[in-house]
Amino acid sequence: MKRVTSVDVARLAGVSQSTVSRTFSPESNIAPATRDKVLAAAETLGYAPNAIARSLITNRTNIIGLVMANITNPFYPYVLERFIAQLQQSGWQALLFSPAPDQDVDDVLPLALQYRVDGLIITSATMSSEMADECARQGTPVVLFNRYIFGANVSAVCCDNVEGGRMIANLMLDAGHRHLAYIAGNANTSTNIDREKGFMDRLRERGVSDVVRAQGVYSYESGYELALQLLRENPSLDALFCGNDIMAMGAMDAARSELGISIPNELTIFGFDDIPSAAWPVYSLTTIRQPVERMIEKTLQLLFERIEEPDKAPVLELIPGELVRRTSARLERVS
Amino acid sequence: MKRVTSVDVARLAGVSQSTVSRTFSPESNIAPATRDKVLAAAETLGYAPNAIARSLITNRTNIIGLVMANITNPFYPYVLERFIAQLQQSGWQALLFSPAPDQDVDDVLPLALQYRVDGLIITSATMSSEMADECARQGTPVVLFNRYIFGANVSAVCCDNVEGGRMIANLMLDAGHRHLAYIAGNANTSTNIDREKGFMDRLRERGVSDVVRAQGVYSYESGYELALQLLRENPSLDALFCGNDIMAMGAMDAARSELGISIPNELTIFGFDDIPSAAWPVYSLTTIRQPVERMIEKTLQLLFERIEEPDKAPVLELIPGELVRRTSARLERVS
DNA sequence: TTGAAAGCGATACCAT
DNA sequence: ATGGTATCGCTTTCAA
Repeated sequence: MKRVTSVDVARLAGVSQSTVSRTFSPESNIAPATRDKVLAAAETLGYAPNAIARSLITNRTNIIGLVMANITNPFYPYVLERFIAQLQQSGWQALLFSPAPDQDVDDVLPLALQYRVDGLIITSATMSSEMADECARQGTPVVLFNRYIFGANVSAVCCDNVEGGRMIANLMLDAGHRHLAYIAGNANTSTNIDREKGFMDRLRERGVSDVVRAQGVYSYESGYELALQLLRENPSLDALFCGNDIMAMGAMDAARSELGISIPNELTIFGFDDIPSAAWPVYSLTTIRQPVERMIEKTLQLLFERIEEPDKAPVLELIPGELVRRTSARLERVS
Repeated sequence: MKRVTSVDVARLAGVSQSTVSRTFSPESNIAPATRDKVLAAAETLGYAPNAIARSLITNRTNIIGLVMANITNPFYPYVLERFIAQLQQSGWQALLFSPAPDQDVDDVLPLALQYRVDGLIITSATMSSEMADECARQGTPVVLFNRYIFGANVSAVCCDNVEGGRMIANLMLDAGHRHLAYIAGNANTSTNIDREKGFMDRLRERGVSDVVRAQGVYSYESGYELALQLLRENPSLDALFCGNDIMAMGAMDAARSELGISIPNELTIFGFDDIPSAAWPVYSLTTIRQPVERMIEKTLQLLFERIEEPDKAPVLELIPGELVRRTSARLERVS
């Protein structure tokens, strides 16, 4: 029941405690014979180095703090899984934080800092620039995933949501759609702001300014309700862009099963994200895929670089989304 | 850039380092005046106690290791979110592990133990009983969530999957269904084994033994494919139980959109779990709800009890599922 | 290559 | 109520 320490192993192996430590540090010089002796002793005692004690002296915990606010948004479980997998594979641990609905990222970060995480990844949420400065002061690099702050001390990796919105505007107009609508996700999120901005700006550039709009949140239910309402009030709508896939799925279900609208013949629907269920045959949703793998890879690269070199300047990395053509949108003009 | 320690605060406040420590320990006796003085100094320096150093001496990290293998199974994001929220609220941190597809839980546990987590929660995965013994030896309590091991040194909290399967068998027979099928989830999981056993045993008890069966995995695609195959080969099937909701949703889509089968008129479908999408109007899936909140509460209770009292005997807690009546299943006899 | 000893940043015990 | 000191389990000089 008493936990075995390097001193116990040293005693059994007949070496000094320093030598035990060296055995478990890949870098150190140690005679293979002594090493084996120590490993054998460690094995019989069931010894493994105490990572906490190690952290105290090395000033490195090998822990990355991961802050994720929207775990139940279907886009994020995969993101989370990939982050964890990549971190584990590179020998890092993940301390997971999820701010409660009434909490800010700023509320949970002090905890992460108390545990002396070596770096922080914050997904789909922002922090105050005061907090960013505090992290910088403590030498804890931060990378935002799918959010950014201008002029603050943090790097960020984002899908190019503006360009995604523009693509959809172009596709709709090119296909000859004329009565367009947008159902917005959570109003204060940069993903929604950027997608909407790209979409609306591009439409305006091409001379279209009367777009029906509804304000929702990123959920199936919200997409369902708002689509129902919008389509009832505007029977002539022929193309609908939803802030993300799960909203688009709700909108499709509302249109088809409540209103008997045929998709894409009578109504074109676009989503955003490319979550797994977007590919289900019943939805077959045309959408902009967020290149999750590349975004994660880039996030970790930026973070690791800044762990090695804390003064490296922050960077904003925009990664283009990719159109996934399925069948929920008519992309050709009807002749 | 140099990190501020209690010594710095002590110097600024004009007190001893011990006093600084006491200021941040709720239990200790300290004069309100000195406390305020220290807090002020800490504030100006931006000091917060180093949790790593504290852990080293208290022998408590306040970290719970959470092992979750199937984050992308739609049942789990909510479970994860609730666990994190509850842990945070009680002042704990969560170190998250997700074994890679080619990894066992046993492979990631040593890491968790090196970080001296105060307890371990393992969801939907088992561990060897050797590993269980190792945790016990180190005094690290373990609670399994939705799995159990007989005779090992671990507590477990499970939905009563056997009884859930029995309920569905009864409901099917009571409604007069005669041509029954089961589509199994991952073969080696205790959830599938128990659900299937309960279902099949009860059918046999009531004299039904010719049940069509297909072996799948817990995914939408698997449910879709297998339902398609089963229904093509057995056009007379009138009731189908799927190992979980996401499979049932795949099965519904296959039946309706590929085969034009009307649900529940021509085919009754049951799922298991009650994930959020089971309530979507287009599915309206009749299912057995896993009482997630109660299961999580119980899991944490057992864990915390054993952190306080490591020698407390392991316990297996079975929590009954609850029938959620929606419209994918005909539950009354046709007259 | 190995051992002795200092130190990481706290807590906790023992005096005062 | 406060301060001094040992201690937690390691890593890392420094000598030998």
